[in-house]
Amino acid sequence: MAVTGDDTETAATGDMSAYQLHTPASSLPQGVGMAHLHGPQKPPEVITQKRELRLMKNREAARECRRKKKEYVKCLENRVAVLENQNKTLIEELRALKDIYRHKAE
DNA sequence: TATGACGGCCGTCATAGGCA
DNA sequence: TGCCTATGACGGCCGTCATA
Repeated sequence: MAVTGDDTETAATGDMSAYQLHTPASSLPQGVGMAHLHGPQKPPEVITQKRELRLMKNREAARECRRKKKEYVKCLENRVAVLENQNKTLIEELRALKDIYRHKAE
C-alpha cells in the first residue's frame, strides 16, 4: 500500500463514539510517525476530516461486507441441505431399481 | 456467585484490484 | 498513478454458558 500522507496525524479529537472507546492500544493511527516521508503538509483539520471520512466509509463497508458474507454462507448451507436431500432420494431410487432388476433376474 | 471459555460483532488497518 | 472499494486479519468488548 502506498502511504499518501493524507493520514499523517495523531488520534482524532472530538466526540468519543463507541468505536473509539476500545481502539487497540497497540495500534497507532495510520501513518503516524511518517509525516516526514512525503511532500507538503496539509492542514491538520483537513487531514482529520479526510481520515474521519475514510474511517466512516470503511466502517460501513466492513458492515456491508460482513452482511454479504453471512448471506453467502447461509446460501451455501441451504444448498448443502438441498443436495443432501437429492442425494438421499437418488440413493433410494437406485436401491429400488436394483431391487426390480434382481427380481427380474430370478 | 465468581470466573474462564467461547462465539459473535465491531472498528481499524493493510492490501489487492478496479477505474479514471 | 492515485484514489476508492471490498475484504482478510487482528484485537477488543460483550453476552452466554458451564463449572468449581
